[in-house]
Amino acid sequence: MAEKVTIYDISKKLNISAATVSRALNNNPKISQKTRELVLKTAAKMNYKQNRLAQALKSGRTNNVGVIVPFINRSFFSSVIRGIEEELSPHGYHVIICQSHEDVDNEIKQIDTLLNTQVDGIFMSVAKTTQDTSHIQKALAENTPLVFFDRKKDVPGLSSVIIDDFKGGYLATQHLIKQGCKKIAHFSGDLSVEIYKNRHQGYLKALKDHGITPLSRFSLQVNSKLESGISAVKELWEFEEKPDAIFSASDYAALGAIQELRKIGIKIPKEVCVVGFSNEPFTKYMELPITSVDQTPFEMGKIAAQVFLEQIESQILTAEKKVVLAPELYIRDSSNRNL
Amino acid sequence: MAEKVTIYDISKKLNISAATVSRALNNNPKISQKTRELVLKTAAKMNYKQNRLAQALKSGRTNNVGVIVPFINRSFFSSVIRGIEEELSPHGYHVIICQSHEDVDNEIKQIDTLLNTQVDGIFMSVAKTTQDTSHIQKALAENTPLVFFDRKKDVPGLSSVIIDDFKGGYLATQHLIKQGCKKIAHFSGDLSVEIYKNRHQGYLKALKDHGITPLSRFSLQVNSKLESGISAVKELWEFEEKPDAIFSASDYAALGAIQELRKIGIKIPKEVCVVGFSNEPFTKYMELPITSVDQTPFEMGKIAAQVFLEQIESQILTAEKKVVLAPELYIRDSSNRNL
DNA sequence: TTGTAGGCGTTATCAT
DNA sequence: ATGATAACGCCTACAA
Repeated sequence: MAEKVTIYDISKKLNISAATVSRALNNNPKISQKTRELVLKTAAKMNYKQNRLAQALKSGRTNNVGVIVPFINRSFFSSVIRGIEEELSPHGYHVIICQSHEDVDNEIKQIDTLLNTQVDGIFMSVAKTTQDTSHIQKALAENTPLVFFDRKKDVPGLSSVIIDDFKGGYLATQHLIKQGCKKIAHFSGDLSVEIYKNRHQGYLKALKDHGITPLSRFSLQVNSKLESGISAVKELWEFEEKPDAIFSASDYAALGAIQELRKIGIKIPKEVCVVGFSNEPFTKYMELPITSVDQTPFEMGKIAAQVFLEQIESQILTAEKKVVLAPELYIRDSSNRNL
Repeated sequence: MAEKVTIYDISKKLNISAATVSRALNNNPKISQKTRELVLKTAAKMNYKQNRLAQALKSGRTNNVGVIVPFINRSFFSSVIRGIEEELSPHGYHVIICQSHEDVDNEIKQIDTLLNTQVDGIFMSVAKTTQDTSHIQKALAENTPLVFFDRKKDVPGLSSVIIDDFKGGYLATQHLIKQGCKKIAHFSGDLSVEIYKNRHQGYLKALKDHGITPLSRFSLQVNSKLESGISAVKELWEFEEKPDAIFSASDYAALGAIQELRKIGIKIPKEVCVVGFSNEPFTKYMELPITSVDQTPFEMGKIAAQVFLEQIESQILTAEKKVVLAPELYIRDSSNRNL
């Protein structure tokens, strides 16, 4: 059982003061080369390790950051977290993960405990239902930098890294138009959520730019579930005029749509093209791989981390920086008629 | 900018000593009911928050635990982490995540920095190449409980939560035999890794128990990649005598196998049955859903956390507990001939 | 029941 | 260049 060795142990052994030891350890210029080397050598020999807790108490900096996501085991979020971890770890930070379970109350608690444990920064993707931002402003009030990713709120002084969802919606729809589709349906998420609204707007704009008048009946609200895509297709196919393409804001709903379409004997992509959103891992593994819009989660995490580091280093914790990443369309068989 | 309020601020305001305040806050019995209530009320009014850092420095307990996994964005690992987080969070713990990138050197560093930041416990799934365990024993030496999950090492005094990989291999193979398969091939992982060795043993035992003599040519070592499954099938199909089933220790290799089999016109499951391992999300989404062995990662995380909590509460940090969970076979179309 | 004092390990300020 | 001392905020013997 290794007894903890402190700077006092070193100072005693060397008959110098603890302050000197501390200086040697911290590259303080006010110390002779000789003493420094001696201290460093004996510290190593005694297997001395700085006590990060004492350091943190003294300095107020813990070298920990917190990440709050709805659920950590969603492919998108875990990839963002990986990006954050890999960018921050070389700088000596540890990443604490928290889940909101898509619930504002949890979000509030998580922010509270994170601030209480004195994290040096917080990264978060807000819950879908979050409206009020007072809990988020607490971070600002305590001078803890907070960076949003993907799902943000507009809070003055806070930075965000998101993708251009409008562009994602535009790209997907434009691609479908290029495949010759003219009657393009859209499965949107909850339109009160910014990202879904933007995807929808992008869809509408692409139609408009190509002289296609959107049919309001063709915009259906679904949740991110396979079943939701199935029932949406059923609903659409009740009418005489059927779509020749579906752009779904969710890969799961897109998959459900594909299953249902095949079930009723419709050829994909010949009769109907389908495009999803998020580039979930499964989309590329299907026998009929699904075209999807990639949100570059890994990049997003890395960049969010960089924004944080810049703020820390520049000391300007309230430097509101808005990064918008370009989404990437992965064209696969479900919408590719040029095979 | 909220100034931090300490127990001294409260003590001054109330004209009592900081010690009394501390006692009131900590439910110390040696204090009058009246004082306690007064303190509690003013603390709340002044918006007092305990400084966890000071507390940690004093007590040596941080209420942080570390989790080391190869990669955090693998479905299996992120689900285990979710289990750990959800079990520990109600007990006031925060979860720090670290990645080893399947590299022992990183593992060593991660353990070092985790111990250095004084985590109260460590959870880990070792890298595939890890042989030497001296870095792991450090945790033991510093009295920090360490719990393995899924990929363990046998270190006296350390606990582990794993699934019964032998049984998983047995179940999968037995299922294939029940489907009428007699020439069952196995795609194994690196057999020097315990979990893969056990799955292989389970496969062999099931064959033996049903009077089938294993063909050594039918055991191929693959890595967990789609391409690996493709080439394994190519290799198998070069011979005159073809298998009528494949049990793959990896879902990805199973998927590759399926793709290749279909390509050469083989009907699944009629001519060849395929079973994978891990129950990756994509397996159930395929047009031909893939039978797979589920490792119950979420449960695994929760139980690992419980093992940790027991050790902490019982003060017996070296209570070597070995939990073995039962794997679950999810039978799907890729191996189900009774449709 | 309450107060005093010391210490957890470090760093920063002020002397020397 | 080095040493003494205080302080970060809390907890806990020990004393009163």
